[in-house]
Amino acid sequence: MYKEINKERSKPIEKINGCGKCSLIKKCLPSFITTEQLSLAEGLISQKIKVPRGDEIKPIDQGSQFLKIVQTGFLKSVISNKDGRDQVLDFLMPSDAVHLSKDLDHRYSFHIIALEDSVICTVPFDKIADVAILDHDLSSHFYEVLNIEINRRNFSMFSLGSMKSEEKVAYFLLDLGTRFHQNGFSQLNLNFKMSRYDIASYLGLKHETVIRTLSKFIHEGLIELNHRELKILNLLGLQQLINNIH
Amino acid sequence: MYKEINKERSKPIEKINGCGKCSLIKKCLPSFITTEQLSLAEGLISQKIKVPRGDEIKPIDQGSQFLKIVQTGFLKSVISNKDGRDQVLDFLMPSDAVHLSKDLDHRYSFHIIALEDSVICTVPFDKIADVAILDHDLSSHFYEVLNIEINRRNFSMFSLGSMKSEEKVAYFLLDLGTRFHQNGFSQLNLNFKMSRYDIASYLGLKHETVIRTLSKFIHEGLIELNHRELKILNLLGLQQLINNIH
DNA sequence: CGGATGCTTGAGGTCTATCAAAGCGAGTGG
DNA sequence: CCACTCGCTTTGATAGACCTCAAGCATCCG
Repeated sequence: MYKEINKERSKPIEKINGCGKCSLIKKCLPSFITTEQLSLAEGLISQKIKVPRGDEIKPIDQGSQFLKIVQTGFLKSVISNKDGRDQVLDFLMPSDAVHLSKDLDHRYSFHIIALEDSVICTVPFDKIADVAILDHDLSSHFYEVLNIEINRRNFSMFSLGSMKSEEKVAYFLLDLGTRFHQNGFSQLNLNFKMSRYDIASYLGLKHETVIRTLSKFIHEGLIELNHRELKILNLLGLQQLINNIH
Repeated sequence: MYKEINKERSKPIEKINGCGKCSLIKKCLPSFITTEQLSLAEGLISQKIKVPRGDEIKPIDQGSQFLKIVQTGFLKSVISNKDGRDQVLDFLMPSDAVHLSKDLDHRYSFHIIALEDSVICTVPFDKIADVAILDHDLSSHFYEVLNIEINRRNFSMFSLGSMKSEEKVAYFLLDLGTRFHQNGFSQLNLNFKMSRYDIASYLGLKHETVIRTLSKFIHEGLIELNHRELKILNLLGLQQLINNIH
């Protein structure tokens, strides 16, 4: 069972802003957006929720249906069942959609936990529909955000279901690097926010296996690692691990 | 690599219908729908695509963004990469959304293949937006359809990542039974449309392991099985396999 | 009817989990 | 500020689950 999270801490809510002022706009809204559309987006009232490290996002506003997007920070989404097993489903970075399940089986529960101080942007579906009245492109973009979520899961399932441990770890490093890169960070110098346990769960392995595989990569000169700072030394080598085996 | 699919066969397109006439309406549209909303749904122009057994759904209409829902039949969705590995992501039954990935990595490809003659209902997102102008409930329902897709994948990832082979197979049988039941079929008498290979891929196992596990279940009196007809004899027993271990 | 595909079972090997123990680091309280 | 704790990390030894390879049989389809 997941260790106790500090549920007590307050979750201050910032003042309400229009999306047009948000620095994420290039990722969160479509690239082809025009000035007119941008002014529509201004009308998209978004609420920003601060989530301190270790806190969980509560499904408070579940009923009224919000689309939630990570603005800053790093989080993990976890599904757990009553007998104490849990599985990390995803790691969330800025511009990722946050999917809070609504009607889960009562034997399972779903959590989103901040691995560092984070800010979540929430947009009510109602408002999206209002904008959709005036602009179809913008509307289908928000569908697209959900499609990206589905796609990410498809790849995760591919990895979980068909890869061996070495391939999984290599895939994880490369994927994380790509996503960091998309957020303006280095693709090769990765700063882990998550524990080895989290990585193992995400990949469907045990943490010892993850550690042993990383150690193997170090000995083979593929990576450098100390604490939670990882440096990819041989990008091609890692890619070949995934693609060239069998 | 997935065996050759008959890509040549024609995919006749039926005459255009409004959703209000569709027998799936109770599943596909929200349960709280009113007569007024129903008449809006009538205006939702849907195109029905016939997909013969063995055929693949082509991403022909990708660009213009369609929401696709299975009306009748049974299909599988598969992701495969260039070195010949593939992974069954999901099995699709009536009322399930069909997610055709748009921008996949060029090293991967994505297929939806009919395991029996099927009919797919396609609704352009544009039209959904039009209806959304008039009714917010209906609009958020279509978001909800995508959310259900995400949820299904969350559970699959839980199974792929944290279960042992026996649990996976039990989970698969129970889940399939539940979904059959939701479509008006028996929860206990399952008629497999997919091969043992498909099941194995879906669960991240080898087909021999699936067969051995099923054989074990037979010897333990949990199920009866011949060919692709499976009968669940001890529902509780299967449920306990998943929940009570450890 | 014959070939191809799918299903089943066995034997043996490999990979990953399990169990155990020690080192390290961040955070806490004295 | 230091000692202490607790959780995270790492490595080793062992066990067991699942895969791999192989062979025979059943079934489907042209």
